[in-house]
Amino acid sequence: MKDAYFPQEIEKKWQKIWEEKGAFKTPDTSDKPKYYALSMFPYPSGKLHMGHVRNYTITDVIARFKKMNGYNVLHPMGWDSFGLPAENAAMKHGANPENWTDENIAYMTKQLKMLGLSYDWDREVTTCKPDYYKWTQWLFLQLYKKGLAYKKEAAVNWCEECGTVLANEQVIDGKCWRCDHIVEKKYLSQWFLKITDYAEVLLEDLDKLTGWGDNVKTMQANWIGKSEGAILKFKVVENDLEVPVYTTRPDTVHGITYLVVAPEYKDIEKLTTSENKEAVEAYRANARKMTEIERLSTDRVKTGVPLGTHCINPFTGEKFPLWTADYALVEYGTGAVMAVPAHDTRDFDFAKKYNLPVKVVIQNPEKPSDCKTEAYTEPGVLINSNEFDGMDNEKAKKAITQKAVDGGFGEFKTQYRLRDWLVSRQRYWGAPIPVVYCDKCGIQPVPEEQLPVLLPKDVDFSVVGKSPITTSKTFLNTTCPCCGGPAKRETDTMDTFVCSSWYYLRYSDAKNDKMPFAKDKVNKWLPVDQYVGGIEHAILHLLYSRFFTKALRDMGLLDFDEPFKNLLTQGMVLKDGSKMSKSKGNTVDPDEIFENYGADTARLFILSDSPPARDFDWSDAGVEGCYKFLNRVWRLISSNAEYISASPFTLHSSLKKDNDDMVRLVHIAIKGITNDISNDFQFNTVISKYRELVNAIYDWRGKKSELDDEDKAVLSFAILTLIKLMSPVAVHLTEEAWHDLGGEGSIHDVEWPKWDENLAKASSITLVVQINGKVKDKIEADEALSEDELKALALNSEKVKELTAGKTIVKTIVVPKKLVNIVVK
RNA sequence: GCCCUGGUGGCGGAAUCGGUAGACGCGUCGGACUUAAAAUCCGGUUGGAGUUAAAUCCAGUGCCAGUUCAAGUCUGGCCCAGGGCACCA
Repeated sequence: MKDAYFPQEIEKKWQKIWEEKGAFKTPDTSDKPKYYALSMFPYPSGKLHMGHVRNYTITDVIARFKKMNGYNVLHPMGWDSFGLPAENAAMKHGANPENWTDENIAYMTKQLKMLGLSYDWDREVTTCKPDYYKWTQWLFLQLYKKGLAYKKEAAVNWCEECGTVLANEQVIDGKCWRCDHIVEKKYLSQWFLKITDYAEVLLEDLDKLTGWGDNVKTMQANWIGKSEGAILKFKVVENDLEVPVYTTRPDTVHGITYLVVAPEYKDIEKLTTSENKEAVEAYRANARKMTEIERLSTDRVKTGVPLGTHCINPFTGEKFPLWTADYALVEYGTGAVMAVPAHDTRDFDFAKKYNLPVKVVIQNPEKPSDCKTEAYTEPGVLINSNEFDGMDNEKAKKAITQKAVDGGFGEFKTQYRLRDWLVSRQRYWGAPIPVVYCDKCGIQPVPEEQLPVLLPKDVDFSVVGKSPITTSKTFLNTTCPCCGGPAKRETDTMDTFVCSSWYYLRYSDAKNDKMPFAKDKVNKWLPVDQYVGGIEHAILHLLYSRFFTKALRDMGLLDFDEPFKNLLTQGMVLKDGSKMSKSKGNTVDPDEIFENYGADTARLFILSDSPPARDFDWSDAGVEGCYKFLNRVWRLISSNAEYISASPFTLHSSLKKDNDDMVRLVHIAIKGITNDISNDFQFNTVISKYRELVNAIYDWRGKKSELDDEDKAVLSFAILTLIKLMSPVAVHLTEEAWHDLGGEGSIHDVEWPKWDENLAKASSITLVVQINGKVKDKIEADEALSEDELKALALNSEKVKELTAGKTIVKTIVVPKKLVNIVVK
């Protein structure tokens, strides 16, 4: 074994051998239980960044640990390779998105291999390849047949910078998720997936996801935004129309003093009197001009104009005016709101501004409020509400809605904030939506046997203001599958999030050319046992994937209802306190780390300083420290190589004291490391335990000038166990050491070490002696001592005698094997 | 405004059930080796008091109360930071 550690040499050597041997191929059939470890697949942007390194290292260590513990592990990788950056790069460099993407994939694949990741590359999926997107299209057609994909004209989010529409989930604070450009509303005919059909079950099943963090689950729950209330209908005085409103506060219905409809409300013109027409039109025109951000700003002063018409409150017979105001949103509920200024802060502000009456109908009997200065929104008891007076307001919600139901002017209603998922994009680099338009037959799905609908190659990427795909001369015109007449192809492509909503299923059967995946295989491997990725997908990808899984289950394509059993959302990689980014210039190139220190150092460091879920601050000194540690490990092994035997050996039951202590430390390390990995993947403490064990072996070894047979056996046991324990992290170093010491096969095929519970503790205990709860003494004691003996031992301590002299011992608490607390007065 | 997560030395962070607060590392200070440096090895490093040196004592896990023999850990009430949602009726 070489004296010095040359990571670059070792790493290249073993990567080549593993690849040639197919070391990480996963058989579909095995006696072992399955384990599916998955990282969120990357967008092939060009080069790996440290966030990727962190993500993939975490999953790789999990996969290797599970494999050593007897599982048949599926650990695949692929590419989320459709999307706008490829198209932008093509426009900028005159290249073509496909070549740009292929080159990036090739480079990043090389980097992933340099990191020593244990992927089964035979299962690689690339979403922009026809053998994959054929099935994305096929799944779209199945959704279409089920009525879950539909086209409709709607107010949609438009990003001028990206030249395409966006899903609600892709609008962050009124801006485009990708380019930060302000998002506008446009009326366009677009394709949607009916995720709202699954709103309730997507919400309910969050409870099943015990392996997910509460942060992600609440984010999803908030996004789905369930609320329970009622639809109440109000007759218009001036004509025979009715205005329905959605409310969660039917208990306040007797306090209505006006009613608001959104400026875009469908019947608004019919609800406007001729005298008010001009003012209303002006108000609506102004609302149209405002951006979403302006309109949704909560600190803006509320404005509105009266329509001139009135409604009747069926509960009181009172007549109240109709207004339009932009604080009512057309897309939520019915687009109309009953206003109760006394019990809603927004209505209150509005009523104060326009001098509308405030009528109190809920009161806290202990502290009645007259609602002169602010709305009372707390629970209470009804007043001024006829037969409901004195009723608790929660009870009244039901009772009043029931009265509306009985009277035919209302109903119970559950409302969700979640909207249908807009999936069409006016871009080239995506999976074409497989439909054609025929003048005679209308929208026609492309027959399944004609899939895939291939992306055309004859396109001009330099066009502005329209999708490059529309410049193709070969793509647009086709024949109608129904009548055989001339027809036009859909030129929109699918949101990349459609492609990524099912890729984890494809890994189970990546080469299937008859189906997206075989049912038995997908049922065998799924759900994913451990999914690892960034928190930024808490809503987008994770919600869409859950929806896809449920929809596919309802189509009978698979038999489980949640795709990801356990989810680990890893923190960001920071440098100097902020997220690594090109614009800030605080990035670290993984290639440089591989070159200067090797992949094992990179892997060790990225796991070492913070628990996986927390943000990780990159420091050059930290990398250096990890590199030094691996050198220290290497020296420990190489300088003792001549005494180490990889052949099986037995440790006698009665060892010399120092050898017994050493063996115990090894067992303690096995137990601690195993538990730390099993319990939430606390790799940072795993690594501190590697260091403790290495330090302990050095100490033990440093006290011996010559080694007898027993010493050699203990040394072999300690070193070989260390190598096994470190093998999931320092994958190359441990393989080289294992090989040099004469170990059989690959270190990555050996069994994970087991500990003996009797040995995984020190030979004696340290008895902590407290007086009134404060530590006063520590005594080495035999573990076998009884409670009484421990008590006697503590009371005999010189310190205790001194400190209790002249005082009364009130009582003594003994915690077996640990502690004695003496309470004195 | 509502929801989630977190708050421990100079820094990253440890601390199964309530039972030795600060593991391990970074940084730093001192020492060994060396002509010198690097590398390596050894030791100190929460604050304060104390001592020639020690021993030793006191305080201490965001703040204020509480439960307990015992609280970083449990309960109640706050404060701060990060993230999510938000004129959603």
